[in-house]
Formats: sequence, structure tokens, C-alpha cells
Amino acid sequence: MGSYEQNIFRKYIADQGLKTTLQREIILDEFLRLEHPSTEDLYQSLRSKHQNIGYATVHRALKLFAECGIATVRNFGDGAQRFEPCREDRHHDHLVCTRCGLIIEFENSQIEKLQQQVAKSHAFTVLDHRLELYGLCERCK
Amino acid sequence: MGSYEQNIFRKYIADQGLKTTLQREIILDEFLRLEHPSTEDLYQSLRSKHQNIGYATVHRALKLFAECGIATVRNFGDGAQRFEPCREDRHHDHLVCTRCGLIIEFENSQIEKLQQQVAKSHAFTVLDHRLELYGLCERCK
DNA sequence: GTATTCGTTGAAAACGAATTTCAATTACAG
DNA sequence: CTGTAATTGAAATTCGTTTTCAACGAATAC
Repeated sequence: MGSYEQNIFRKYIADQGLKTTLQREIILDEFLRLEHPSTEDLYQSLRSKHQNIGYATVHRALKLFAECGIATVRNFGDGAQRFEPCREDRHHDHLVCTRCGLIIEFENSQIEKLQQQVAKSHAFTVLDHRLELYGLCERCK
Repeated sequence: MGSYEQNIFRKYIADQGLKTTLQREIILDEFLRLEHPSTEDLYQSLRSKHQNIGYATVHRALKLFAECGIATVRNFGDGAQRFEPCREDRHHDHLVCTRCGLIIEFENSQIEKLQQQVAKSHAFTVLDHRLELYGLCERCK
């Protein structure tokens, strides 16, 4: 058993000659419940139930998640890296309200297609992308 | 006299009750010659001719450039903020090679239009955006 | 012009997030 | 089991960003 992400992660761990640990399992489990946690966010989120998991371990786990492809690193302009679970569903992008911090996710296949065209015209192979629209949400403007 | 960016900057400085200084003029001039400098890049770039301009001053100037709209802050995944001159208010996006670090700029008005549509459907007012495509350039793949 | 005011400067210190160090611990192959 | 090598958590370190502060300098008033 295990979720889609757990399977990918465990396979990656095995392939790299790394080790499965209870901490990593717990961190992954909690990570998948959150939206765009920074290391600090996730660490705090675990803190109540697992006082014994250290900040460094959380951060190291997040980097592994990014390496094995179940998370991507994002940066919304506050000074911290945020890690986002790449859920089985499609890639999505973000609308970020610069006033209140609201983040709305969206996806648009036409934009994705145009991106592929652009890349092709520059002989580029696209592996990943980031699209963020910054502005004011309905309530803030 | 003065470039487009100089005029905007000077007006902003005046409007805010700040002061025009020789350092700021020099920093702006050099900034406009570069592509995506980090504070460190620009500081080093000035170093040869102006040993007397400090790192903090360079960084403070860059933040002012971003505030007054002649520069935007970017983040390409190395741990440093990069400041990009907003030339001729023509927005452009980036193809980033994750292997060799090559950065190709492009623009695509169809993508921009679709972005506006997406924002509108969420009652968002877009003030700025970032689009980066990460992958391998022709030589690296 | 001169004085006064208040923003600016540069060096150094402080800050904060990311990363590394290290001794103790633990997973797991043999 | 046992030995080996990866992992852990706390603390230390690194590195980019930001702030502090005394000296300085630009703009305004006189």
C-alpha cells in the first residue's frame, strides 16, 4: 500500500542506496497535507505531535522530495523557499495577491501549449516551469 | 536629458522626498548595462572604477529601482535575488537551462493575453508576472 | 552665501534561512 | 546477530539580505 507519492519516494530512496526511516515517512505524510509549506511551516506543523523531529531533518527531507520529483521548489517573494507537492493531477500555476498574500491556483492548457512552442523555437527541452501572476485579488483592490 | 529610466528614477526620488546622489546615479548607470545582476554582481561590476561605493548602498539602490518600477526582482533558483531592468516596458520571460545556467529571454503576446483572461476569470488585477521555463538548452541535452 | 535639517553613505554588525558538522543512533545487507 | 554506512538532531556555520550608527552631504530656509 502507500500513496502514489510514497511509492515514488521509496523507490527513489532504494535506488539511491539511501534508507527508509520513520522520520521521513512522518514528514512526507504531513507534507502531503499542506499546500505550499516552507521548511519552517512544515517543521511547526509537525511540532505538536513529533517534538523529536529536528528542523534539519525536515529540510533534508524536503530536498529529497524535490529531487525525486514529488515536490517542486517555489518562491513567492517572501524570503523563503516553499515546497509544493506535485499532486498526481496536472501542473498548476498561481495568482498571488501582493497585498493579502492570497494564493489562487489555476491551470490553463493553452498557455502550456504556447510554452512548448516557444521552447521548441529555441531548441529547448522544457522539464519544468513556473508561472506566477502578481496583483490584487477581488477583495484587496 | 537623461535616459528613460533616469527620468523615472529621479521623479520617484523627488516625489518621495529623497535625495539625488552621485552614488545612485553611478549605480543606475551601471545597472542598465547588465542583464540580471544580483547585488553582488553589480557591486563587483562597479568595484573596478568605484572602490568607494559600498555593498549596502548598491543593494539599497537596487531596491529603490524595484520600488519605482524600473527594475523587477527575479529568482532563478540559485539562492540570490536578481534585479532586471524593465527595458522599454516590454515585458519578457525566460528559458533557463538547469545544466549550464544559460538564460534566454523571450516574449509571447498570446501567452500574455491568456494570462489576462485567467486573471479576469478570478477577478484579479495583474500588476506583474513571472514566467520561467526550466530545462535543457540545445547544447546540454 | 551660510546655517540647519534630514536623508545618505560605508563599514560593521545583525539577521534569517539554508546548509553543514559531528557524535550518537539506526537501517539494513551479509 | 554484526558491521557498515546512512541518518538524526542540536549546534555551528555559511551566505545573502538588512539594519545600525557616526560621519557626510544634498536640499531648503535664512
